[in-house]
Amino acid sequence: MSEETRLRVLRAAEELGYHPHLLARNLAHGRTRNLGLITPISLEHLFASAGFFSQLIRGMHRAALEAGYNLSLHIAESEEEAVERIRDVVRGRSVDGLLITNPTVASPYLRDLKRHRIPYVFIGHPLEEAVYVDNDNVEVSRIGVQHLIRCGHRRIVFLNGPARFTFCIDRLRGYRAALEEAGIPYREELVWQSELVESAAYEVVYRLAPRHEFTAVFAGSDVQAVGAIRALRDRGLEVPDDVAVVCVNNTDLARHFIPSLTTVDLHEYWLGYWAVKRLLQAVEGERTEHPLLIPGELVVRESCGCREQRPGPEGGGAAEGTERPTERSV
Amino acid sequence: MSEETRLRVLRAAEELGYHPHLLARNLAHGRTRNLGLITPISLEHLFASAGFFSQLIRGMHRAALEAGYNLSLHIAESEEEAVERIRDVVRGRSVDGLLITNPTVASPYLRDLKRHRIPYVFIGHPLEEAVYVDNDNVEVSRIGVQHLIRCGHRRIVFLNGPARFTFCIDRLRGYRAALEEAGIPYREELVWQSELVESAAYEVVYRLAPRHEFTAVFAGSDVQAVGAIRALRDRGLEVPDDVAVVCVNNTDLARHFIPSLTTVDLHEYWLGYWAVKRLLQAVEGERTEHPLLIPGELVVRESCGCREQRPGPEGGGAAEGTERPTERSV
DNA sequence: CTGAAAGCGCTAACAA
DNA sequence: TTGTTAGCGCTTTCAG
Repeated sequence: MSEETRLRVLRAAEELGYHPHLLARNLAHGRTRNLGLITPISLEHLFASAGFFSQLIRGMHRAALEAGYNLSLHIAESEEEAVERIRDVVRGRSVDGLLITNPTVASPYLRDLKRHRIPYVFIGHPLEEAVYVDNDNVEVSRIGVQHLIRCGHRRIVFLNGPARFTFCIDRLRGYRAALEEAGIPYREELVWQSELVESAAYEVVYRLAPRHEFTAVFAGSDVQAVGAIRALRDRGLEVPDDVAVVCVNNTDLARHFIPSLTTVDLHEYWLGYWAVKRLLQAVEGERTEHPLLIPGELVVRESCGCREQRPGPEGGGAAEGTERPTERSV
Repeated sequence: MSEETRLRVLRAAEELGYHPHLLARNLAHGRTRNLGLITPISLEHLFASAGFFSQLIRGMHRAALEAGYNLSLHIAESEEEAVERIRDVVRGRSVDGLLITNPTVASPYLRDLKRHRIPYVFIGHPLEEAVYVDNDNVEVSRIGVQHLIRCGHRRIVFLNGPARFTFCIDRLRGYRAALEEAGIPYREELVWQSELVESAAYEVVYRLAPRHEFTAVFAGSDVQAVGAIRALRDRGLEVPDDVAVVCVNNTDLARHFIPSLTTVDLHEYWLGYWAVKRLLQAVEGERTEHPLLIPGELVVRESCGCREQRPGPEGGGAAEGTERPTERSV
């Protein structure tokens, strides 16, 4: 066919206002060009931070768009509901692949998933073998703890989340690794644990703080850090003067809290982006290799005490660590 | 057809593992059972708060699910991109209706929308006439300012957002209404304006605070409140002792900041829920009347100074105003 | 290279 | 009631 006729046809189509009907095309092709996102946990608790979700979804959407796919939302408030959502969606064949966040030890949907041989990828890693993309959580806490060690701390409390989350298990490994590298003995009594809400963190720290000697706290999330800081204060310990604090999750709260929090940014955008890329690999045999583990990045602010404090917005030197480098290539 | 045969058929279908193919069904029906969400602004700035989005989307998803619809995401980082997203989606006929957030004065997609006569509803209200669901923003600021007045304040600064957002225009009306009701004269010099980020709020307040007399600030968002509080502090004014602060947006930041912030909760969940309900009205002629304006709700914490402070998590009396009443009926 | 026809899996309209 | 058939709007295959 000549180039000229091609263009003439295209122009005619344009004039007549013709546009292909995607549903019909997809039916003929036997695919939907839809990717489903399943969240088997209430969104507020999704990775312990509301902001996490919007970034994650943004990255996912970008990758999907690049490949001409749509992202459809299937929010469940529990794993049981997730089982239903997944069942509906695979039965109706309304998606070509599934993205599933927050896998747990239980992951009751895994059976259905394997039986129906629909492509899927987890965000976070389950215990059972499965395709996943995750933060490099070992690295994440290693980075945070290393920073505290460089600031001169040797007695560092780790305020971790519950061990039922696989990422908390990984984080503990990173904590130990950092200590070991610095030749600091690991002390079990300095590893504390709380649920991922402020009040729980407050209580644990308020109770345990007087019983131990320590000069720094590494907290598993921003809200836990805030709970810890409040508890320390109520025990007469100021942050960062008496105790240094570093945490995970670079959120609005971390940025704006007083003192502003030194955090490890999780780069949720890229977590979502690569999760979709990887799913697409399975869906249409894309051949490129994609990262599985997204590195974290330290953002130094006031709570670790290694930066001089100046007055101004964000309590000091707004320039650095203010902009989220969420879209930098990893 | 007898009930018995009906059941036998159903059982047979079950045994053979038959499930209807949604794509085919929808093609035959000439509809998609898909609702598209368009966000013509970067998600971080969506209504000036990251948490806003997850709640909004959760409400939307719930309403869609109840009606057997899917929610598909179309994130744009600008209005120009939104135009593209919308064009693609209506041309491919891949959604039955559209939800569009953050309409502005420009709203360049309105033309296409009207031409293609696809059902749509805005979240927030544009200037041009259009179907929308919105927060009752006049009420929202009236509630906040009223609270300050009840606390005994009469010289109340309003730190508003930019007037290019329609909600900021509404908020100003509520501010004036509250003053008027209390017989307090309106003073233009007490209405300040900043972009919806902390640094901008800081600068405005730092600059204007020494030039005026006031005992309270009503801020248009949580981050603006934080910027204001920091600026006041750098001017030697403590919150809530010297200046009381109330703001809009009941976020993690508002909850956990020190002092914790008295806010007006926007009930984003219901905003999303009713937006979808209303869209479905247009899509399939549902007949019930749905609310158009979602009321806000005051959550009293420390920053307004009318509550005694106690030590503990969240800086005092965690019980009240801690749980988000997001799913209460409106 | 072009045109006709079959089929994707369902719905709806029409005979039987 | 039941069975048959013609679409829905596209892709793909197979003759012409």
